[in-house]
Amino acid sequence: MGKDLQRCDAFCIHEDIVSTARDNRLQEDMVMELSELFKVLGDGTRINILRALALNEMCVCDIAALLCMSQSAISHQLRTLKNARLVKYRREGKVIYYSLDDEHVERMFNQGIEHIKHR
Amino acid sequence: MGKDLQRCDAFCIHEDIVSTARDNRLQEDMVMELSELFKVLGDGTRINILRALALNEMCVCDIAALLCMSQSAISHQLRTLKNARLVKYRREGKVIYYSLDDEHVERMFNQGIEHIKHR
DNA sequence: CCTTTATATGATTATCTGCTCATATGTTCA
DNA sequence: TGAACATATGAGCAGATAATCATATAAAGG
Repeated sequence: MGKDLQRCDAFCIHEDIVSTARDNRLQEDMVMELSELFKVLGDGTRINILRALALNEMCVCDIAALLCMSQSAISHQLRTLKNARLVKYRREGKVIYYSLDDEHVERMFNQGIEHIKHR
Repeated sequence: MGKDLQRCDAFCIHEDIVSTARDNRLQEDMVMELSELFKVLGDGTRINILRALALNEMCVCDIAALLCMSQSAISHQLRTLKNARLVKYRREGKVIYYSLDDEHVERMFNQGIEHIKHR
């Protein structure tokens, strides 16, 4: 209770299972935020960026050079990562250095790699 | 060495940083698989399904009833989850029961939730 | 067999995403 | 100030994605 998750009249076989599942659903906004987070991680370019930043802070043009991509493309992706609070930055003159903003990213990567190897 | 990651002639500022980042890049197919995995997790419907299956195995129409969605939509999503080896199934007569196929999913969820709360 | 029930699948469509291109912003230095 | 440089941003487009709808498969029971 407390969560105002709507019921619906669809047919189901196991009332009890559905009922306990309903009582244990994540709050909708948490589901939203989780899916947003994983969506951000679900892109090869952003994975490469995060992996690189896990080693060293880097400026935009270095990342572009590393990944053989345009400055603009990298900048757009960094904004996405910044909005998801996965990276932070500091300015030093003309150059802006990006780095990881979170200790959980690497753990999620490792879990992901474990999952892949497990198959 | 060993990895045939192409170089490119783009300008960069810090040769050494780029060089070490290049030496430590994930293999391309690992990046692909990782991004595929996170992409699958990056959808609210699939998150809800996985969360529900973390409690009990469930049949398709129960999941549809729980999430107030069409049987077809759930079935499509379950195929996606199955292809990513995140769920498995067993048949019992006409009914097909789905369950989690992996112990890493819940850990990734927890890391994700930690990240969100951390902000 | 034929019907019913549970699930899967293919085609379609509206929305979202990630890049490119052009341009804007902001900093340094002459 | 103005040129050069590093980065950010907006518009636009091609490809991906998640739902719907109609239909197919597959098991159970009469």
